[in-house]
Amino acid sequence: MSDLAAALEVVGARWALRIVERLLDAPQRYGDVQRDLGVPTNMLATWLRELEEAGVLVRLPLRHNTRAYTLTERGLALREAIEALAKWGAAGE
Amino acid sequence: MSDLAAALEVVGARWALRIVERLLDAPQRYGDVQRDLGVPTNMLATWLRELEEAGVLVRLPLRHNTRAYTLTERGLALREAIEALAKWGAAGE
DNA sequence: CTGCATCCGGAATGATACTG
DNA sequence: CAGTATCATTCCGGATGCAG
Repeated sequence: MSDLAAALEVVGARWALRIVERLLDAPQRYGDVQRDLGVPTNMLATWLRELEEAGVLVRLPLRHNTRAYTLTERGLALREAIEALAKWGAAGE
Repeated sequence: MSDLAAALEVVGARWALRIVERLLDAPQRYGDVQRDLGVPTNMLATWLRELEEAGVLVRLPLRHNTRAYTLTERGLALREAIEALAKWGAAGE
């Protein structure tokens, strides 16, 4: 399998890159991501789990039954790809 | 909509980026892409059309009822994003 | 023989109600 | 707040057919 295909296996689904982008600058809670992104709650739960298993992010417990989703080094390494894609999208207007 | 979401609207489907990657270095014919990529024939037809409408590639008629699919400037501008993603995928082994 | 279109089952995604 | 359960919808992929 090509390197590109390997990457898309992990972050190629509809919401994966958008979730990661949302976490690039700071950890976020579940509800923050859901509201800001407009992602269906079951899809968010599904992909947060997938991305955690892929080592892209980790779930840090806060107080009061809340968690902070934080990118790992591997997740932060997606910044270049995300910014390149966003730049391409911006040029398409 | 964010720039990233705009980009993913065009190249976020399962095969879009792989097709573009295959065309980065040289134009390819339909059958070449299909065999090398292992993409189902109906999906290839669908996404070649979508990508053509999005201005990412053009279809140049060759002789003998074949066509050469060639990236436009806009399509070639995806190289940075594709290489960044491939690099990330390669680092994940 | 290459480049598709169509049909159809299964997988992915989405809306929404409900729970710890 | 942070999810799960359920069901509808939409997308994807393999088989097949057919035209240039």
